[in-house]
Amino acid sequence: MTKNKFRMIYDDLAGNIQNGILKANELLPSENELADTYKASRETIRKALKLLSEHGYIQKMQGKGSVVLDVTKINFPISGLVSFRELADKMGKRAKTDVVSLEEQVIPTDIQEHFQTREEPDIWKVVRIREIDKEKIILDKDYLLSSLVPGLTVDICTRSIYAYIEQVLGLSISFAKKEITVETPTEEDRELLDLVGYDTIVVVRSHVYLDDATMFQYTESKHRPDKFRFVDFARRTR
Amino acid sequence: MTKNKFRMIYDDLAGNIQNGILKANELLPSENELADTYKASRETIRKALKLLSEHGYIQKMQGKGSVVLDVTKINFPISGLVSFRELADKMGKRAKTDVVSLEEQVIPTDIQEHFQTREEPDIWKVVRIREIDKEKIILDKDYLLSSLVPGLTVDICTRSIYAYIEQVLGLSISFAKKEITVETPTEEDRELLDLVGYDTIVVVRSHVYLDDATMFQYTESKHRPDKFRFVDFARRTR
DNA sequence: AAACTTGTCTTGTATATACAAGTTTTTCGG
DNA sequence: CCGAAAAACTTGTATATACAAGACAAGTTT
Repeated sequence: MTKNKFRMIYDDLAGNIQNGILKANELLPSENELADTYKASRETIRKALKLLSEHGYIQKMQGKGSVVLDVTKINFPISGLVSFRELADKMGKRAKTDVVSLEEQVIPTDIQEHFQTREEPDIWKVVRIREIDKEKIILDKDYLLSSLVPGLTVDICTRSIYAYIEQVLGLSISFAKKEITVETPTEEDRELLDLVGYDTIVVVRSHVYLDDATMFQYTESKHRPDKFRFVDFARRTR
Repeated sequence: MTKNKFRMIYDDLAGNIQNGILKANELLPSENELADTYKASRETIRKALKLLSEHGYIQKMQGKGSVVLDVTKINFPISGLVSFRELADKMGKRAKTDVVSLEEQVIPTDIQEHFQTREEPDIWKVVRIREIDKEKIILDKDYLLSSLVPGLTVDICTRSIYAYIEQVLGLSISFAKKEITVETPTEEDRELLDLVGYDTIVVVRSHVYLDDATMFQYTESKHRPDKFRFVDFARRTR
């Protein structure tokens, strides 16, 4: 249960849009009406609507109202910040994670650059293969600060590292910077993935931060090109 | 000149972060102090800080303050909604646009699907090649509703269609849904681009909308894989 | 020395009010 | 009946106030 009022209103409206109670191209009730029905102030309603707008659920128009957007088509926010487990659950695919290796070590110099520190902290190096429908699609290499993420096990890495970090360790993951490029696969990539003759591979490099702005994770995620799909909703910020 | 107060405060602070007056890992002045110095209410300051936070300039921490993030490294928001011209200008590369064809026609059925309409409106079909440093890197196919975007010329398409739409026609582009995939290039792709032997190509499909939520443009943008780079900043929205 | 309390700083949420600005509907004069 | 003006909506911006909640330092007690 979320205890934030505007968040609960957001969840309710978003749910109603998702399941079709509020249909595309319809106008929402006015902010004042919503304030009445939810017994909240207009500002609180506006916070909820702002979230809906940012997530592509509605379009606000001054003087007119808020129109519901067609969310059925595109909406699988591969964008944003979600773990493989969360994604796989949502999509209902038969997904499987295989931990190739898990070791604690002093940070390699090439990885150290990404953490932008002159120290040489211990890190976990986790190598995992993601299978979807029995095919080895994704090769993930994660580097996590041991000091912040203690006690990693193969079991945790098989399930979800994010769930462990948030629910067991009580840390809160806050934001990430991602870069998507296309590169030539290495010998290792060819060995570990079912590459079926492609000469390119999609590489997603992520720097992930906690809510106190400390970077705790660097990840290289290599995707088989034919299975890669990235969806984005972007507003023009003038 | 933007006349919005919170926007001006945002611009000022963002500028100070960009040019190093506010350094990474420093704390901003508290919201109340900022309210004093900018002669604004705390809520207005908070609006500005929210924007900064969303764009990856700062991290807010309850009870502590807002810390400046390191924006020097990653920040080239290829993400978001910008035109090729705006991008090229910002990066200072020697960029060139070549208009292969520009014709007004009845919408083809395969394109009609993307507009999700049963009517058969007239559209502009624009095919353009983007050169960077003398190499043909990107092949753009744009489909624009003639009714909303009248009077297209080769000259306009060479410069910037977005500038024409916004500054001449006075429309305001609002948001876009994008999808990035990797596919096999067609014969046409090979002819028009300098593909140097790659057997894959990055395809960015975009649906672009005006501020009244009408979709006015569909675009297929094909990128040479070695020159493709997509950078994203994402916050975890729990 | 360790644990707890308190005061004061910070940001987060919720509310109320006023007016600006854009859209739609109604009204009223010709 | 038509059309322009007025009224009645809508959202957008700015301000003020109150209290909740987290961080932190300085005491105070154990």
